[in-house]
Amino acid sequence: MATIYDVAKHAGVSPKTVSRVLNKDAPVSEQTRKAVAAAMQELGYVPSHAARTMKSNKSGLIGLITGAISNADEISTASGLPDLLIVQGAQKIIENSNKTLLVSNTGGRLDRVPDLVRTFHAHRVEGILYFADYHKPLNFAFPGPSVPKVLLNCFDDTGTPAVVPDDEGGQYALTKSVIAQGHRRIAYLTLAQGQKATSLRLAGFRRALAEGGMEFNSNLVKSTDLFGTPGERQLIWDALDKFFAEDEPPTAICCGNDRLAMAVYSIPRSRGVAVPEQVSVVGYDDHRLISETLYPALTTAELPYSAMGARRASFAGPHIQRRQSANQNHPHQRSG
Amino acid sequence: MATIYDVAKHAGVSPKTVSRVLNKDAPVSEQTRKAVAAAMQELGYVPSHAARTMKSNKSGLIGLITGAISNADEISTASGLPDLLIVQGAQKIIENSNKTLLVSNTGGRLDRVPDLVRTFHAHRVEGILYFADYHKPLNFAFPGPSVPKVLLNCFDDTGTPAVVPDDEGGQYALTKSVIAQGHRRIAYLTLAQGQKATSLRLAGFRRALAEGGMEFNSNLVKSTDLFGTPGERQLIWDALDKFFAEDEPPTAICCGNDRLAMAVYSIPRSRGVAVPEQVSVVGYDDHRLISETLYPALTTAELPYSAMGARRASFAGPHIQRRQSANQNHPHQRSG
DNA sequence: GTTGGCTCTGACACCGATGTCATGACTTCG
DNA sequence: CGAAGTCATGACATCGGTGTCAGAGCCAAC
Repeated sequence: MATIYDVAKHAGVSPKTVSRVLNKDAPVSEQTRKAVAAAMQELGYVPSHAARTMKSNKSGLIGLITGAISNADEISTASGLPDLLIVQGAQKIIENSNKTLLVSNTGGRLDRVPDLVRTFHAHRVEGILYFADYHKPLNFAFPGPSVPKVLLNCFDDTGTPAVVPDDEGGQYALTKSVIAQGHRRIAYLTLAQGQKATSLRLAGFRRALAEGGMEFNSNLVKSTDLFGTPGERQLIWDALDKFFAEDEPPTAICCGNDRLAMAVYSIPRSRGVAVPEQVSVVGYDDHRLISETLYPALTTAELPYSAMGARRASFAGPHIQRRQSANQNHPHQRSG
Repeated sequence: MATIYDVAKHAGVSPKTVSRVLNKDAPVSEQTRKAVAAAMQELGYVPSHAARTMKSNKSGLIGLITGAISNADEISTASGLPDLLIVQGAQKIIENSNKTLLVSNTGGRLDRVPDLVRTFHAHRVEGILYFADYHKPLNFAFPGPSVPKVLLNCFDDTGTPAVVPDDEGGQYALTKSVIAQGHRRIAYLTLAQGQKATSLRLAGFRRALAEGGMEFNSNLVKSTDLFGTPGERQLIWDALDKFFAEDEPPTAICCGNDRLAMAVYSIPRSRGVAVPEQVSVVGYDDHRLISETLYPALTTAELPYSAMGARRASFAGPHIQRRQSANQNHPHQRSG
């Protein structure tokens, strides 16, 4: 790799003058500038970021840690978070501020975090983004010197800036839209108990019901999320059997996530219930919801690089998105 | 940030001795070592990678460029590649060799690549991974000094190491399995014409048919992939109408990707054809296929950091994976 | 006794940029 | 004409590590 000295010698000037041409931070005669530019071109010179970092103590790097990229040794994470959107969202911010993204993942092992953080500090990152695999409180502190941090999909109790999805609001809006379509008996298969998102979404569900003047029926709510493990299917079948055994069976089934919706989708028919004619299956599009709640928020989060350039002009709020797989048509009251 | 000089002063030794403790590259008395370790601990010292890079000209960074992470200004890329798996796969390799991953994306604009590469070179990356958004030939050269490169999902004609999915083999195996389930009339909705993957997969399709002693019927093959744009749905309807108008209509419909399969899924019923009783819909799981063809290959690709540690012991080959959404049950010949 | 070898340590230069300060050439103005 | 100011440039130190070399202290062997 050519250095600034090579360029200087080639152009017949001092290294400092080359530096001035590079940074345009002092007057350089047009003639000299051209000679230097030509030399840089010819030698394929690219300034060393490492050397700059040493002088300025600014690395131009932002670290992203996520446990969501890969879980343990599993390659496929069908149920995983939309990591794509994470990297993508982070990327969007980063590139506008002329930073580069450094990526590490915990591989699902939280105990690796300190090491990853240390590596980041070795690279003198200017900020750290930490993305949790699901919405939850954070119960550990980051080691090492203090750099600006932003928590994504999680939060702590020390006031670290955090961006979290609006689970309550999302489920509220989703449920409202189901009600608006005429449904009056709505069942809900929640996420696993103990998760932050579960209680928040349930709260949103109840708020929407209450606002619609409908009574909350705990018989129509069941937690069936076993993260795709074998027992889950049976749990869902049992739950649906109970639902349909009600005097007034549900005309819509809300699901905690799209995977559950997929799993549910084919079951009613085997019970003699047509989807979507007799019952609608409603998913919860984590991808879209998270991306749309997180992404614009991210761009306005108080990150240290304020020369952030253009901000998104508008924030449309969490969309209610129904996927083809989790179709939801006009309801028909069951006749039998 | 504490420096090696701070640590040295704090421990009452020379910076060089601290360096020796860090790198264990020369004998240090136990007493000194302890004193230095204590000082490092107390000051929260993390060695500067930048300074090391300057001396050694080794940055410990690998650059990953992908156009797949985000396309243009669109956030959501429903039809996008499994970027997650890309970053994940790259990550897996990288972390075993003690490197850190630097990520950039073209945002769908190839003309940005030179700039991204320049940035990577500024960081003195030791290797570059380039992931194309779909399987295709590469028609540009990377600027700047020569570092080891690996092309992913694309290839060039200059012998650059490249890892590409086995489209022909994947479709072949998939089609074989469809045939094994008893299907004799198989339609195929291909990907967009002009794409490398389209012709390769079609070739695999034909090979499987030929091997099964079945005739290739061009009336049962149609390209309907418009990347999810509005006209696509109509195209699919028209194609299916033609298929079902055949004397012997198909009992299975293979689709170029899962998005097409999803789009197709609900249509036959509106034509009075039951899915999956009368016709099966078969997707093509890009995610799994790409991850499983690419990932192990990646780990054995001739990357420069040979101290790569454990290799995957076995490579199961591309699995045929049927998703719940693209169900495929036992075929029944249509009676009408 | 002194020579040689071994262990442990430090002084110094260097990697490739940039900040500080100095300097020479030229212009401007009293 | 000489003092002061501007412009263009270079010498040198510095950032935080590591490679090279030198040297001090200690022990064993001739």
